[in-house]
Amino acid sequence: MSYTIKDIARITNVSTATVSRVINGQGGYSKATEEKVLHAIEELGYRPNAFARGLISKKSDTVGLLFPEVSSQFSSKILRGVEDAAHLLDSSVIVCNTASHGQRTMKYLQLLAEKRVDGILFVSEVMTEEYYRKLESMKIPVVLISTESYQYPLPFVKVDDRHAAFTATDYLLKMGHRKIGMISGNKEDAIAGQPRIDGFIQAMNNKGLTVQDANIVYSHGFSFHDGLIGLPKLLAQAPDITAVFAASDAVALGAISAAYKLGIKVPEDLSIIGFDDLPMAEMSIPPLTTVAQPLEEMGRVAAELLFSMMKDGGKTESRIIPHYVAERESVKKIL
Amino acid sequence: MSYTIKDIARITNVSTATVSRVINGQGGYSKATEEKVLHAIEELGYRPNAFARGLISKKSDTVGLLFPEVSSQFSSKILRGVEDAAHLLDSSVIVCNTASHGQRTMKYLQLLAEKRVDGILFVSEVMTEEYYRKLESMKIPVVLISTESYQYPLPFVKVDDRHAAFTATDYLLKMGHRKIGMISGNKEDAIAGQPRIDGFIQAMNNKGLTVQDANIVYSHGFSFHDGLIGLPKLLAQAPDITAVFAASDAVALGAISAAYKLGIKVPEDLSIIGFDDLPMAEMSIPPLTTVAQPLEEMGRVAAELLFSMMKDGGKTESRIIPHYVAERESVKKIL
DNA sequence: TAAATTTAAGTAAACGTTTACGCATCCTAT
DNA sequence: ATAGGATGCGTAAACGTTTACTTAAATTTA
Repeated sequence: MSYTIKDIARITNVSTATVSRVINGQGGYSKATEEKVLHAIEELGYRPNAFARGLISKKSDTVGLLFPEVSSQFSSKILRGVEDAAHLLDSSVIVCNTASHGQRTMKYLQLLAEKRVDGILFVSEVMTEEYYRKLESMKIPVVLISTESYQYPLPFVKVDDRHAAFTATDYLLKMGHRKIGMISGNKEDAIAGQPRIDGFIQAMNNKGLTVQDANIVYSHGFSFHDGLIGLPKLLAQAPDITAVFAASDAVALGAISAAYKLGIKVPEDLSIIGFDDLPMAEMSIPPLTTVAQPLEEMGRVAAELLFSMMKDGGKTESRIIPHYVAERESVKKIL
Repeated sequence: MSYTIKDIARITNVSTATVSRVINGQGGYSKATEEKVLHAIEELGYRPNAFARGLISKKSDTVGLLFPEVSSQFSSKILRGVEDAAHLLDSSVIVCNTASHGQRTMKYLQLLAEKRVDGILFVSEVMTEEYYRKLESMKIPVVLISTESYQYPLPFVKVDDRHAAFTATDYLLKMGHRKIGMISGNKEDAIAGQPRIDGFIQAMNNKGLTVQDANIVYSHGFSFHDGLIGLPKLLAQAPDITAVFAASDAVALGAISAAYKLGIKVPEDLSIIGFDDLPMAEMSIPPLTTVAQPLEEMGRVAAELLFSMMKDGGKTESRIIPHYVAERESVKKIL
């Protein structure tokens, strides 16, 4: 096996207590002893055992990060931010792919509980009572990312979806559009669904425009495919629209592809604005104008919140992260 | 704090040894005792402490996964596969974003060593002597993903880059193209650079065609931007080409965007084939034909290899994962 | 029925740290 | 010269499990 503190103690003729003190820089030893010990550690390549440390300190220097789907651009941006913040504080992150599956999620929570993670970050998932109870029993800080809970008092980090949808729609209005449609994603989604629809309607109303039912199509989710089939449907319902607000970038790209197939030019014939600002937004043709969620920053902020809760033990306030319009070329100004 | 095995023992009037045996299903207790213990565990919501377990078993049920860049579609697909395989074996994965930075990588290895991870997965990075020595001192299995080492005997999981490049080029040839250019990515990259160039040249030669210097442009990396500036450059050098092989999907999408700006239609005027088959490949206009690396599967296979090495202690053989052409619409058949 | 075996448990050491407590030794101030 | 406080360090318990060794009781075997 590898060396232990006892080996170092034996070799340097001091007690394990002293070695421990030197390792942790706690003072209470002479310069000479310090050097002797440090030298031996270097020599043997000794590394403290996190198990033994954790047993005493009750800390793992590890946090758990749960995603419904790890392999999406959305998730990976957040992961990047979390990882970055964690790394700065010498903490590690364990990622879990819940696949939005209750049983699987519970199993992960169980696992994270056994591993005594110091905190948990919960991304884009609805908080069920089962999860919450488990989380509570773990007695560790939790912060929600890109989701929030109305039932349970958990701090969250997200953009204001309704407001951001308002901003997106308002951008279209400012560019002169009046007949605007929306491909809304999943209406049942309490976070990214209804609020974005509300923001859309509010922006329209705000300009004295009413929104017909025909101007919104609801899809199954927020995917490329949803945009692909959503646009033709929208166009059938509301043929005279000049612009569409897509509830996600993936939906927007799907819509652009559909438009292309229909011989509709973006933005000449139809303007499209997305939501998210994923890396793929700038790779499309034309590059997608979209309302940006700073995902990486959200990850970072959430992690920082989590760490501060670990330290102060207490509660934190939630954070609404500012969104903004990433202006590119998929929206045309009209008269 | 939370409950311990001692609490369970006290409550059920048995020894901690018996509780431990019940928890691990090792037998040596009566049905009545088992029920009593299990019931108490359920009642209190007791969960074993992974620190204490690890101290004895010397296992953490955790693996480390190192990426140069976690937030790329490439990485996240691999992560998905790894996570999946790990989950099946009740193991967790700690992700580390090395940013291709030596010092940062070493710090991670240090951290993973202290946490006593059971194995390490190293993605897309060149293995330096420093890393290797550290890895060796940890005495745990390591497998490389999408990279390999000529210097050190580490098992790897990857596609055959040269062969895949051959396949991509050959596909273009089969579609009738003869004047073919390549945007090669970073030539210095020993894995994704020169081998893909070699495969390209080999396929051309195989058909009796020689490759002019002018038919290849070398870029800095494998990014969208590299494709964006690479295509005009290639076209300047070799104006008569009818097809291009891009060394990555990102490069291919960049090239498509550049073509669009130049008023060149894909695939009517110019065919483009990519490399990777990332999710974005099917979202482009036109959908990108590309030679696919099954990244998720690679992650899964690598993790399985790692786990089998943990169990058998021994060496494993490397795996060359089969690639294939994902045929979409960016390549036109010509006469 | 006595011996042998099996079953169901308990005792205590070990894993590798940290830390409360204790004890010399040395210095400083009176 | 001596009380008092630093300074430098050691001893041993504690953290929560697992497991090698025991042991007593129950069961089987001869």
